[in-house]
Amino acid sequence: MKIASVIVDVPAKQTDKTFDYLIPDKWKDVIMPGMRVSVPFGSRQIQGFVTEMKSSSDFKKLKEITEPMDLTPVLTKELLMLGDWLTEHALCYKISAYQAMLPAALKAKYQKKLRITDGTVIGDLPKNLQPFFAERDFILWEEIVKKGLVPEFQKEVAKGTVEVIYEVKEKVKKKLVKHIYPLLSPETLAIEKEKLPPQASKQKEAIDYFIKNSEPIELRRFTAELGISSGTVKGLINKRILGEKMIEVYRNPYENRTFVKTEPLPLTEDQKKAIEPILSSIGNNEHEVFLLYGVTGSGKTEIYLQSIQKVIEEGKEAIVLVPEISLTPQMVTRFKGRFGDQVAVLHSGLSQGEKYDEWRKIQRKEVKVAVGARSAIFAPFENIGIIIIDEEHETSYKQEETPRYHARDVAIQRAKYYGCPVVLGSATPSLESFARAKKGVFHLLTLSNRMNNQALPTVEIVDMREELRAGNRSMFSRTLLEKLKDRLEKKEQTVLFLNKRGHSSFVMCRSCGYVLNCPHCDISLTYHRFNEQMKCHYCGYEQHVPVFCPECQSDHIRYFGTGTQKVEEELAKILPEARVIRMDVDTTSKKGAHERLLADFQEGKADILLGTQMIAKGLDFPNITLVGVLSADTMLHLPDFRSSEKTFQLLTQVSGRAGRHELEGEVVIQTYSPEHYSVELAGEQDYDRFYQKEMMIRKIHKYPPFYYISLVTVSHEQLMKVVSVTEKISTFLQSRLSNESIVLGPVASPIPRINNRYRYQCLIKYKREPELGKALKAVLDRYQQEIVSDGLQISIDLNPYILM
DNA sequence: AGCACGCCGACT
DNA sequence: GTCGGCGTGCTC
Repeated sequence: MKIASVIVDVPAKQTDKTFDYLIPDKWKDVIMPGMRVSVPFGSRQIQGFVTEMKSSSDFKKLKEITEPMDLTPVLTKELLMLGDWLTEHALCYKISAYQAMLPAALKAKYQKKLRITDGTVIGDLPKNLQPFFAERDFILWEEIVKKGLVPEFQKEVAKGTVEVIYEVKEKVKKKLVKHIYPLLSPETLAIEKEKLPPQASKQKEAIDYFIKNSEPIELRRFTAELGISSGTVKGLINKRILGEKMIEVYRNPYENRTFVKTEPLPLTEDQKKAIEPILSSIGNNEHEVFLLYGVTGSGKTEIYLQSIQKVIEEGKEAIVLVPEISLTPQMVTRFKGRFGDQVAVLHSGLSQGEKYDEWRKIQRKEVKVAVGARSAIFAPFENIGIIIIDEEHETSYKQEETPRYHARDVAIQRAKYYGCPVVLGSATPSLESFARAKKGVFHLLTLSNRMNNQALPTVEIVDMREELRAGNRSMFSRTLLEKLKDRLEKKEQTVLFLNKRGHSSFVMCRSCGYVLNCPHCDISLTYHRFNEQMKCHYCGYEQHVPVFCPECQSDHIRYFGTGTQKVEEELAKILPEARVIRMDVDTTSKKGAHERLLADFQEGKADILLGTQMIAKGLDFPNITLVGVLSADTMLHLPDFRSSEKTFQLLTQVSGRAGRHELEGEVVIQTYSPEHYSVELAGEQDYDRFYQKEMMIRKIHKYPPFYYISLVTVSHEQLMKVVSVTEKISTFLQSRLSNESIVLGPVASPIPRINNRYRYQCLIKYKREPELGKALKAVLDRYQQEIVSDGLQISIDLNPYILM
């Protein structure tokens, strides 16, 4: 076994295979599959992943591995296999799959340098180049590019006086912190202490500490806790009583937080019934996918916690996925509170180094639970006992860049390997999952009551067209305003939710709420400012922006969009006494701002929390008794077949923020489409009827979950090129696929031009198409040359969530 | 992705 | 005649 197969860090078609390398004797017992290695590749030095060990190779003249980059493999055997699976299911390169599974800190950083060759002295170089090596041995390649000296240095390289060096470097270093520790035994320390002069009281205190504790301690913590200076410590180090050394520490993003330990809560009858199958699946090492369908406030989290408890008791590990946006302290607190130091948290708010450290805690099995957003699904545990996906309907579980994977699919794949359950939790499951549960593919568990049997909040839907007719042009309906005033008086809190997505991309009549739809697709037309046209992004239908509403002839045609700032200003006008906290991308961009604002609101420092998507979920404050949705339908008319589903989910989630504790909750939903089933049924909080209705529509229009969809997007600088290539691809796919499948296109992308590149797409709807993967690969092969040399781009998304 | 190798135009 | 443009093809 002196040969290693390596996947090199070059994301390209031609290099998407293993390359064999000899393992030098000195690394013979060190190098293992799953490790990163530094290898020579062509004239460069690059990073690679060892996938396999073998004793012979078909390739004759093998190069040697330069050095390993890890002490232990960063990819387990299972993750290496998962990489293969990911490659197939997301049509990506192996290297991209591996990199997606690891923290960004492990991605290689390359440096190209120039060095004087051994035996050459500075005097041998041309005069103008000499200063570069006067004070150092190396000069960075970029530096000579900047100075335009490349040709001159190339001559030197040819002469052999200077050589090019390629270095593979680590991106993030492990954090080392100075620690001090006793050099002597406690007894000897006591003797040394007596020898000190009486006025050296601080030194004596320091020694006292080490008589009691012999473990190394961080210098900074030591001086702070004992209230002594580093000078005092230095003195003891000079006397050879204490020693100092650098010890690796984890960056701790929750350093200044304490978590109150919580105990398992008694479960309700509902909860007991729901958790029982999960626990038995854990106990029997059975892979099963559970869909935990529980209304907002029904206590899903406690079920997660107690399932994890069981997993830990069995000596196994748990992965919990939560949507990025709800990784609020609330969620972290609940997990840390129950499992303390056994939890690693991975989310985008952490620095690269912090993420790396949390990841390493998992890798070293120092924790038992990984809580995080999408990418935490790749947590390098090796004995997984459960995978939980909270708010499983959230679209953020689908990665929108290569590798375009869905965390739910990865979870199921991993759980199959470990023979463990997957729990998908939601108050508003995705149609895909609910349909699977109904078919019996997933095991449906239902929590139909809120804990302590609190009532769901009462919901009132306000027709904003009526408001307009009544002469109210403000963005607050009379009902909402009245209730807002009422809460202010009662000193209860309100959450105002503004749905900002879908900014002015659709056109609506303010008098009757009519929205222009495509006659062929039942999907709203998108407004194109540059030519004043309304366009359908699915079939290509186009028409001019109407001057009068086709329905009621009114000329109140408006483009839609209202910002949080505008709402805040208006609030200040009509309710000047109200204290408002605004939460949107602007106010939460700073690190920790999100948590700060929420904490302020919780502490009652404001009456109204005004925000976008980010406040829709996870909020669980007892004093919130009113939730207002300013415009329920902004998302409804996006050119997306899931827009009804998303609207329903969002409205239901937001409504669930009200009255979760003793006080009863009320919800006001303002809309221009009160009769739309997703608004109406969200108001009634009737998921089941929504499901029925939406499934019917999906069936008619041949969308998921009745059909699978895949999207091919072609882009190029020249419009003609894009159209003709997309045309050919469409025709080709049509010919390769069964008659049951539908190929739509070529059609311009919803965003028809990005960065001066035209974009066209082709949408494939199919039920069963085992050859689709092959056909799509054939497409990529066919256009390979043009992709490499002509700047053509073809992106393929199997099961896209954003059709743009 | 880089980079080397290789084959045609404008310079000393 | 050479220097250098970037088109092609390879990297264990």
